[in-house]
Amino acid sequence: MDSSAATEWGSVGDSEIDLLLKEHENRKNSELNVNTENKVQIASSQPESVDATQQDVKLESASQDWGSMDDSEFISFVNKLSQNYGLHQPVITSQTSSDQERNAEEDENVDGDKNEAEPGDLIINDINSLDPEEVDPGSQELEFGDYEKYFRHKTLKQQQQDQEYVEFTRKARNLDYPPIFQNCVIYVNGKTDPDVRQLHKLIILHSGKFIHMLGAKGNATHIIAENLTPQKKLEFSNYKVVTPKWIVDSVEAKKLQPWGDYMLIHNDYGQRRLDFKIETTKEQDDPEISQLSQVTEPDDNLHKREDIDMPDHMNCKHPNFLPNFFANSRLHHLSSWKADLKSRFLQRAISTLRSRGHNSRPADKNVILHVDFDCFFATVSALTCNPPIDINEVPVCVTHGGNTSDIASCNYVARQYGCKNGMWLRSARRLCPNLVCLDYNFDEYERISNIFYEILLSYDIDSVLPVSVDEALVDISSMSASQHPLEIMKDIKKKVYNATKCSVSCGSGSNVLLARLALRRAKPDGAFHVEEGHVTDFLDTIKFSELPGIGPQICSKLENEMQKTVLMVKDIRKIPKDKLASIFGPKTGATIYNYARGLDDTCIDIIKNPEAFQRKSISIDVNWGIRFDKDVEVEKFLSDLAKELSKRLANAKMVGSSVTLKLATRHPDAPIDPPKYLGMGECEFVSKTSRLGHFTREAGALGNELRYLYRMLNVAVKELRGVSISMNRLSFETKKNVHGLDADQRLLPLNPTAKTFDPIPAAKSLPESTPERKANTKIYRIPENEINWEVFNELPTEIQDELRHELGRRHLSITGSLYRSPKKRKKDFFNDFKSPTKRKLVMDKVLVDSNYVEAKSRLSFQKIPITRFQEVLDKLKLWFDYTIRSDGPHEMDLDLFNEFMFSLFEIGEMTKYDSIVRLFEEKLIFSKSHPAYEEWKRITTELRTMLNEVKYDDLEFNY
DNA sequence: CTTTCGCCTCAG
DNA sequence: CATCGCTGAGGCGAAAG
Repeated sequence: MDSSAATEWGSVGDSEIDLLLKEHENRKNSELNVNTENKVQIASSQPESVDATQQDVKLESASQDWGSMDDSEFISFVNKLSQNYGLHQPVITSQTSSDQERNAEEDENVDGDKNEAEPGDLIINDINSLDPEEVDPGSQELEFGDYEKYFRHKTLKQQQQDQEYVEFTRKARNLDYPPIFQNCVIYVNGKTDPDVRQLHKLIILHSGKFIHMLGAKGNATHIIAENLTPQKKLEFSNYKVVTPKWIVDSVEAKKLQPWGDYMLIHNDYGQRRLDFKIETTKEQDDPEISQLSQVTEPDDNLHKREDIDMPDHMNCKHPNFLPNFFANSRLHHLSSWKADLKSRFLQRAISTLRSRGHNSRPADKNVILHVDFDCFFATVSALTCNPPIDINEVPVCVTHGGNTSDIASCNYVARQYGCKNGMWLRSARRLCPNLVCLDYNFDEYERISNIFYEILLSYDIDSVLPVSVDEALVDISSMSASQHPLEIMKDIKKKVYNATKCSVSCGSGSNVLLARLALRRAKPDGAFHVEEGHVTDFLDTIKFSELPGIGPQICSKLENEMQKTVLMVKDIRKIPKDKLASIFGPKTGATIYNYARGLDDTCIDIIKNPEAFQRKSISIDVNWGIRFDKDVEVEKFLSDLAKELSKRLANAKMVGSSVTLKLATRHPDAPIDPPKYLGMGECEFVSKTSRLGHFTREAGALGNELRYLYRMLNVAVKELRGVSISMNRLSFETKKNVHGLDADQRLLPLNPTAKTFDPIPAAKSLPESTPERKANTKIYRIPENEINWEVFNELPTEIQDELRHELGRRHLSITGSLYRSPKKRKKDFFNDFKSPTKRKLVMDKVLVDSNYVEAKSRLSFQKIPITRFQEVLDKLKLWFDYTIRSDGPHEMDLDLFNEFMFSLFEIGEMTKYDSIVRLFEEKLIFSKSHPAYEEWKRITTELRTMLNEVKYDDLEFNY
């Protein structure tokens, strides 16, 4: 799309007629909200229905709070604010033409996401018979939001304009256009060539139906796109997604071309290893469409075409990236196996505790056993080869296979050449040219592991603590009263080998430390017991770095401190306790001090302290394949992560009340492309945590919060190399803690005619939120804007912070910034933000200067500030319970409640809004027989509808 | 003073 | 071709309250 054509609705047809069409098109432009001039102050490019005077009045009254402004008001307000700070340029201006395409595309995406209407609303079959003013359906029923009405109206108007245009053009050109696209309902997504306006024109002139918004699935018959984000690819996987060429060729041939020749999404990707199929473009059941497809479907053609715009390699933009990544990541498998094992053994411990009471055993003489497979992955993979490989002869390793691919595990033959686990394949091949690479076989590892644990449990042991899929700590104190630990270990080794043909090594001692160290001595394929009297002798042979919990960092720190290159445990023993504590802190210091003496009081008995073995966090880390270009892509990715996190929480039957986002960005000195393929390289890390105020695991709410945190962290998109999210402050799901639902809620005697709700104190400064007002906010959202970062950066940081939040909330573009280097930005931003004194000062200034107060802190409900949200929920619960049993809520109460809900909406407290809606939804399920059921259902449905229309993300129930 | 938050470290 | 650098626990120091 070149910039001169950008201002024209279309330039496909004869040039002399274009002049004739110009007036008509200009009108279209303003209605389609297309900015025809660059460098125009946003505030002055208002769509017709908000006139200038009206807006000025609004601006004055709204200056106390921007939550209720529509976007143009907001932008004007911000610019005015910048003047107050002595800045003479606007903060937000219209964009330059070069940015227009990009923003237009982003806006398109946002539109498609957020503005989906109900199925059936968008497509009106007989355009001529419709008069939008009369047809506006159901408006009297919609007290809330009125989004339906708005969308219907908008769609009707657009269809009508299309019709007008077609008639006008046909008349003007005296031409007939073949009805090529009859029965086609077409949606154009993103940037295309020819651009959306030209395609629009071609489609409607040839009897097609063009839709501006993608409704529920099934509405559109075709989607035109050249580039799709991964998320869009998934969303559109049930549509016929074709390139614009399909339109152009069809028009040229005056005949509908087979869509299969132009399809954009192919399904021959991502199935290399596992069955992660991308859904193929499916046939739809609509009779109209199947009729159409009979003509247009040469199925044999589908697989011949090449991918047009799929990323030619797997990275985070690929629709199947996450499942694929997790399916192939060894570290992911290790972590999830460990979590599963831990919870399984915790459950087991709790139930055995119940069934047989606490078992007493000799506490004086402990024997701990540490069992571990020898090069587990390598051994198992070698055994499952066809024919099996003799790992005692052939050097093997398990790896994905590539120069910079990690070696997950290598056998002892390979280790003799110097190969090590974690080494890159390239280095290992240099050491051992004959190295044989084996594939991962995660299923088999799991199977062997199960056998292993079954064997361990078949012994009369005191407790088992899983360390890993192939490794466990076992308390054999009772058994070793009658049997020497070495005999027990030999027996275990034999049993495991017979069952799996894999060798395990065993180490034992009087505590976990000694057992671990003994195991190291036993490897490979051996058993070693540290006798009571030989602890010090044994320890003297151990290096400091070999102690468990002592990694490279701690080791080198102490080496520097002691001016020695290799530290032995006996060297450590000479260091006084407080010196260690001063170097490493009290805890770590004490641990090291004790370890040097062979002391370790780590308890592996789950029963003794089940709390300690409960999960305290659930997280997802992706630090491979992260390469983004746009914030939108990151936000999509965060949504996907939120869904995955939600799934994992559900799996663990847990909910959480605190989310953390951690981002890794390329270190300024590190190369753009790190040595490892799609790796993260050297990175800087930032993280931010958000308290949710209530327990949840709802994917949409988590997604919102994560996107907010993402904006707060304010990193440069292209520098992102890793994304981690984590849910903390976990609790098991119960009816009570999830949404404040309590089935045994007693009915309290309230007077239904009394005002249930006090006026919200903030109500005066929060201008009224009428449905029209909300609709306006939606309609006149102005996509083309750009932040002038020079000016922006001059604003007080507190204002900057709020602005970022607000811009994000409004889905206004904050990309394309003239960003400063991550390091500098981070420093400025956080230093200012973190300092309490400075923050206070800024806030005072703001209060004086602009009368801006943080809406969040002001909002209360029945005099309960929303910060005490649980109490608000309790209050609402009472209100619901009482009124549903009588005549329903009092009108005045409902007004006040609606106002409160709008306020939540306006300050972006979507999580809380959602919690309230769901509280009602869940209560409704048990209230079918109550008199006011229907009324409450209607109220709840409207609340939910409004939420869905704004659709920050899918807020579907995820349980 | 205690609690919370961000960040680091380790293991497999 | 590449490649799948996860994840939970615990500790420390600074800041928040």
